[in-house]
Amino acid sequence: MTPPKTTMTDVAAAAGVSPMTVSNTYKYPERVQEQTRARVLECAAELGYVPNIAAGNLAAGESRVIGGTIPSMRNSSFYKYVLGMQNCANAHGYKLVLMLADTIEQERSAIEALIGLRVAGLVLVGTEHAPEAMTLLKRSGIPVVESWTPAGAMDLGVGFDTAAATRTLVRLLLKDERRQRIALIVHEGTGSRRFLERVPAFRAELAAAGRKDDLVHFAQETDGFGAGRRALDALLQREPELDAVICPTDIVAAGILFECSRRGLAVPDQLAVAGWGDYELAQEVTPQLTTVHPNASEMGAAAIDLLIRRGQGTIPAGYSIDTGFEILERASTRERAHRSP
Amino acid sequence: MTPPKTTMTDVAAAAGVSPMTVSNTYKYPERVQEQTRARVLECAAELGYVPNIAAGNLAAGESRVIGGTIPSMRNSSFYKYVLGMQNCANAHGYKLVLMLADTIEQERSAIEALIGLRVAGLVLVGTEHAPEAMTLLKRSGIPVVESWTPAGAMDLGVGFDTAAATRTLVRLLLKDERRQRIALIVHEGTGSRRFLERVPAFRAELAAAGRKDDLVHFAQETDGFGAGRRALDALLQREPELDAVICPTDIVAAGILFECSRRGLAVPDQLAVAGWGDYELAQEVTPQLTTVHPNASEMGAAAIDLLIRRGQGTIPAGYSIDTGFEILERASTRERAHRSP
DNA sequence: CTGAAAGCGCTTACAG
DNA sequence: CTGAAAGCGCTTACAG
Repeated sequence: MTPPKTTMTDVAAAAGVSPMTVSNTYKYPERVQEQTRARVLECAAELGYVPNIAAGNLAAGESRVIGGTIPSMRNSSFYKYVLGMQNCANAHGYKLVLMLADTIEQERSAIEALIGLRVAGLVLVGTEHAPEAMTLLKRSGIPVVESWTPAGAMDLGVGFDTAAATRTLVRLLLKDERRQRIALIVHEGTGSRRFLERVPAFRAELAAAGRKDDLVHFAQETDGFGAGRRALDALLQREPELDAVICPTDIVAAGILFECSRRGLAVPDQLAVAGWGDYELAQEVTPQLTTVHPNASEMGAAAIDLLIRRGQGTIPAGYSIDTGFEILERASTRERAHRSP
Repeated sequence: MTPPKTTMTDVAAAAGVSPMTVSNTYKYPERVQEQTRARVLECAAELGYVPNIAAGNLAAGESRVIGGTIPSMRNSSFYKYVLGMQNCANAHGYKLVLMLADTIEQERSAIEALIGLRVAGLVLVGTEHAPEAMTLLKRSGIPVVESWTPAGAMDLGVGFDTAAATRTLVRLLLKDERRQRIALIVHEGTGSRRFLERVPAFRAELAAAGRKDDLVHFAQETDGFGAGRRALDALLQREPELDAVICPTDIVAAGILFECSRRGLAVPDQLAVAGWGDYELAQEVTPQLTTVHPNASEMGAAAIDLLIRRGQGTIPAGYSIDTGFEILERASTRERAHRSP
């Protein structure tokens, strides 16, 4: 049943050299004679030999595999981020293995598995983790970078200033004198810490402008169009005069857009809607969504870069990178073209 | 710089037992005395010990890690599938590690890395792979299941009958006498084999009904709203009388819906639009999309299940499972409620 | 119930 | 440029 896994010794025998030479052929090609190398490679190909990375890591005491956790694949929010990670990792000769972590507990389990695999480093999303996971992480000494979070990383960090993005969004809305009652929707509950950071920024900016800052809606749901629908409903009940809303994601914003069209609420005339994340969807809905572009690809690349340099000792713990953001102003929050007569 | 990784020997020393006993504590708890076990676990926790899975696999000659490749995270199409895989894997004491494979070459690289990691099995999407990857796969003897494909798997397979789904969709459209010019959109190019399977089924069903079957559009783009927009454009130029279209994904279908609303084309009155994949988006757009529900979660679970049972020798190579599909008929293809007067 | 011995597939120094 | 020796952290039989 168990198939004959070709080993380095098999290749060595076939090529008439010692295992060492086979090893060198892969790791230090320059150390072995052109001819010998060619013969080894040929035999390896013929036997379908794939070096046992795990065994190699064990012997060498190092690894070229980086582990990452993704909170969810429910939408495309992490698509470019993961691509950025993978491209950067590959460019440096590393492999990226991913584990899904839809809940804090799943993340703990993923972290444990990845540590068990002795990856070279770990990229996590956010700063909210199971306490046992934090302990393990610290004890293991494995470099870890936390992404999508502007501050508070345990080791390395990469992200953008979500508070600043929130403030910019509020100011953008305040430029339009029609926006008197502005709401903020965030998620609440485990795993939503990185959303909650937006709340104080939202309140501060409104307070600074002398506006009421009481319209914060804490959604129980993590994401989804339905969350938008229900949040809008709840907000309108609290405040029928609601005229602007900042959403936790573009999906939620799109859900609100869809619901507005069902209710006959005009966007942006009666209600301005801002999204978050610059999903592909954002420029496809009507009206197109104003949103926060997170430079996700750069963030992913920066995370891997940090990790690798940290592994080389080039970078101290506590280091973090701000990959910035951009506010994309589109029709869903557009000011009136011509002022009222 | 390199942190002190706690090893089994360290734990053994701390607990005053031999490494063997520590090993047994984890793998065969019943073999070690309650008291001893407790002490070992305590010391392990205190030292932040995480067993080196890689070393364990090497020694035991087996692995509890399953590898999977995902063609893309660009949209949510694989969300439930991956969840299904992960849940099933965890339920059986296995871990699932994922690698992104946006292209055939990336998939080859991922497969090589996963084989290098000596995973217990591999789950791939589709039957289209780099030839070198196929060779490696066969040589390695690692069980592999190919998913999202009804047939043609190299080892194990899981999927549903896409040809049958296509035919059902065509028949559904043909029930409505307004649908005279029906089009099919598919992707073309590397990695799109599983889309192309729909073409002959589409043609056959139309031919059987005595209809013209000339409206197949081969999109160069893999996915995305824009692909829908452009495909619609191209199709309308070829056939101004176009009155129904079957899309490769719900995203493409939504793109067409959005474009229709821009052009003032009424759906479903002037154009029926069918999607594929039952994404969350499908029931959020207006009108709601008729689509193919792929039982993705079941498919993912079945894939893992097959793999594990195959590893146990319970299942022969060549075995495959049909996880079925369901056609969800919604407003985007709805027949007229009351026939014309 | 507990442990000393050998080995998984590879790599690191170190000789030739 | 090539190779014999020791060891990475664990597990498998096998004794006690």
